[in-house]
Amino acid sequence: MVRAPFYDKNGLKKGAWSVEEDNKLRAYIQRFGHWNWRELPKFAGLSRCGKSCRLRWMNYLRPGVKRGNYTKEEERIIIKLHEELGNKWSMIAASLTGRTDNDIKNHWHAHLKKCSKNNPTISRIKTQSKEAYQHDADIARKTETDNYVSSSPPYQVMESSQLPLEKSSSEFRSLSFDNAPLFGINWIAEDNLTTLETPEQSFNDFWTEPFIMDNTYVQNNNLVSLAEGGFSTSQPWYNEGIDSIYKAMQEIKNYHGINVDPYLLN
DNA sequence: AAAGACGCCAACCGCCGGCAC
DNA sequence: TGTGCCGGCGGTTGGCGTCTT
Repeated sequence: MVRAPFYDKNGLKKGAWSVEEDNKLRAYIQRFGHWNWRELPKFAGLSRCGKSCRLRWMNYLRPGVKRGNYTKEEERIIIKLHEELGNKWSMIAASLTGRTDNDIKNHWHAHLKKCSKNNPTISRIKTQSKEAYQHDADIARKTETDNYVSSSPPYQVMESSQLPLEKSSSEFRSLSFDNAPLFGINWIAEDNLTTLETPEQSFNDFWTEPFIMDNTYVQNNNLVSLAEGGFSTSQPWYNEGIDSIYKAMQEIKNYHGINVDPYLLN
């Protein structure tokens, strides 16, 4: 289904992502946010380019991402918006909660494109879409003042269970590298980055348990390293921005009274 | 049962716009 | 104003799974 993993001439890994890589990326972004995609893989302990990390996060690991199982309503919206916008997949995705541009693009080429030419059902959907659009717009206007979600585009397909995720996502996005490791960040319980719970469980815990400092993150009274192997001063990227990490760890130590792994601070 | 064709989708690639300097 | 960096976008590809012959 996906490209076999391989390393390019720069030593960067390409192709399919392993579970271990997913866990490293997820764990890092959950803690520190994506402050700089280009630098992120170095600090997360990944041999990937920043673009690859960003794509993996946005299309697969990001909280609230839905994949497959398109509803008729979603397909109707995609068809309608494609009529209006063309191949503006990101704009179409913005109107469908939890759907990514890549996923919508794939779904269009795999299912809707050909169906829109031949399938009478889709044709019927098309003819209905004008009425439905008007109906949706009316509903959107009606509920616009009720809650923040209704400020989304009129095509929004709502799932109540996702609302907190969406809100949290925007909040989460605002985290910066400078403040994230310090105060008010969620610290997910993790005994081992490579043996995380399922993404769903992980994200549910993450987003529904705000502002919890979980001490299981601290093992043997020491902070575990970010990724397996942790930071090493021998690594060539160590000095690039490591001051920020050093300061952050010092803050953690001072504020929480945690002994930070000397391996990290030496 | 085997082989070729096709479908599907995760991931890559190149380009573009915004921004800082 | 020019240049470089970065994030984001859309087109394309690789390859596994399924279908067809």
